[in-house]
Amino acid sequence: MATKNKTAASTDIFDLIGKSENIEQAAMAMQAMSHPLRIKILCLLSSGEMMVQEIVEAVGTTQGNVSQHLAILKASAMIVSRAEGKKTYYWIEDKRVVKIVAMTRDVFCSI
Amino acid sequence: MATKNKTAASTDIFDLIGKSENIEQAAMAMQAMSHPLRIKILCLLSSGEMMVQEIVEAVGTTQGNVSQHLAILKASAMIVSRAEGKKTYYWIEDKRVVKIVAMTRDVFCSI
DNA sequence: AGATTACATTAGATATTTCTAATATTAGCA
DNA sequence: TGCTAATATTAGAAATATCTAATGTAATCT
Repeated sequence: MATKNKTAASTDIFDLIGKSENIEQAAMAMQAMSHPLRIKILCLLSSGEMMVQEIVEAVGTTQGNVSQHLAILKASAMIVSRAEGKKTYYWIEDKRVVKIVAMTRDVFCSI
Repeated sequence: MATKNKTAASTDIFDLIGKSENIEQAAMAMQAMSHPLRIKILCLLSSGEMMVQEIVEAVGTTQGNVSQHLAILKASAMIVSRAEGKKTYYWIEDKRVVKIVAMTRDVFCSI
């Protein structure tokens, strides 16, 4: 095993090893982000809150399907929501979520 | 749509929207990281290269299963490998992969 | 050559995810 | 109150992912 080498940027990655709860939670978060439609929704919400109908129009699928994906993102604390009359607004509270998506894109997208 | 606001840290998240290829690639990368065993492997490899048998001992599953997960990580360019006689060493080339995992843990792991 | 070690691959069973299509709920309006 | 709009939920089919257990392959050793 190599020596530890803590950076200021984030909690040490080594802390994850052996803590199965953390491993599980990290995997679940990744899983929540691992669908094209959900990535698309996160990209849309990176510029601010949106109501469901706006998201439906932007992503091009059914309302029911969008609601399902929003529920998955919300269940993993990726997004939050607020009801206003008949409408529901969704947004990203923690902007680090946007950063994770952006970094992933930087590393893995060639074009 | 809001105004663009480029940061120095990473390519603009807005560039993702509308580029379905990028969306797909980002989702595939997330998917590759979305399994507890694969997160564990990435954590192990964050301290340097390891051969398969070492990984098998560290994660506690069968050799065949580890090879399957290594193949998934490799197929998504998350890790690379080098054969040396009978042994195969795996490692993370791009340390940003480690950063993505660490950030995800920071944001979504409570304990 | 034959045996062993290290790893990769495969097939099939099981579990999970996703979509579709329909229905439920709730708020506001006529 | 009855109707419509906005969203959520559900059930079941189809697709995908995962594990197990077995087998394949290639390098090394005796």
